[in-house]
Amino acid sequence: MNIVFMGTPDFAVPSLTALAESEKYNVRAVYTQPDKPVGRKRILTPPDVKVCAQKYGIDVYQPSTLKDESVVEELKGLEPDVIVVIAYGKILPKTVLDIPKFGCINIHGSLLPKLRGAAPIQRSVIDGEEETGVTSMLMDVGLDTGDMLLKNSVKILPDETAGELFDRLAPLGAQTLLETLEKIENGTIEREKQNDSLSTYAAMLSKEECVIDWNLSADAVHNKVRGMNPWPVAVTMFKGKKLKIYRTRVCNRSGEPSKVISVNPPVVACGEGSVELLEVQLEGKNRMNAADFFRGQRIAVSDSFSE
RNA sequence: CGCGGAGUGGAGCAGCUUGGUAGCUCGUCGGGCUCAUAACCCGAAGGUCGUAGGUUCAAAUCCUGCCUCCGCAA
Repeated sequence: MNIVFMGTPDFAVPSLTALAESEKYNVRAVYTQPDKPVGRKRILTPPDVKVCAQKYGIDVYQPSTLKDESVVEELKGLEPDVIVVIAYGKILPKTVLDIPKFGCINIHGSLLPKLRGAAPIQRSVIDGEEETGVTSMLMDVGLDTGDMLLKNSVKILPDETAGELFDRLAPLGAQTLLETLEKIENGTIEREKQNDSLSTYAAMLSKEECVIDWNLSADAVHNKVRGMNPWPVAVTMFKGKKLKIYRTRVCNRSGEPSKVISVNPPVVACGEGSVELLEVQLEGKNRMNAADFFRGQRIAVSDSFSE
């Protein structure tokens, strides 16, 4: 079975690895985003999927758009039976969707039709969901609106971060992909239309959203902190500087929102309940234990994290 | 040359402006108190102040180069 793989970040790597190591599938090519300058030094960095593809000696294509006729022709020339798309980061035009015999299969990080869009995993955590999963679907021109094929669900743990959930869903995505391809090949796959009225949208995370509103409940604050970890990370203000908050734990003591109600352990009051700070990072400083941060900054009870 | 912060015993910080004895909160080790403790009391160990030069009678502190870490922006 000829496969063309399209994906970009680490989330797609386990799936590509699974295909590359399988005897049954011939990965003709990998499409991924162009290398991008990363970090302060603007070092040109290849996407994780590219690194993985090169390890297996698979040809890598990095077109800036799939709309060019030459790109479409090139794809046709690879004669894919199926195109597998995982977090590629580009819209596939109809001309591309129509190329493979079995269509384009997408692995999405939610239980569709819930959380269509760019950040389903983070949103599931921020929303305080207790369950999520991955869905394979047959892509159409809409945004994650294609017919569903297979689903696998997982429980979201109470203190799990989006990053940790990512790490569990990525292999599950690979497994779901293999199951889906298997069923496509032997003709036992079943399609299920999405119920649009039940759909929700998982918008990309924005900078403004990172700021913690201490008037919200402890649960809401905690969910935001873990949903924003490892990126873009929830923040609050401390003495005019930005303080990133990586990890928290819900406590039931309460007090005036945004104020410190305990120094050891470090606990900040929310609108309802409070959260213990576990790991933080002040602007210009390294990441550290919240207890160390409190000690070094000489933070006292009733100090505030609002400005 | 994008803007900015920071490197001080094991951890987090102060000291630097105005050079002159290495400080604070913890941790560690020993001892004490206690039914007990992450609590309290007493004592101890542990630092060529990122690095290389320079200025000076004298540099953590002033000047210059370099290395490393981090926030913003992309």
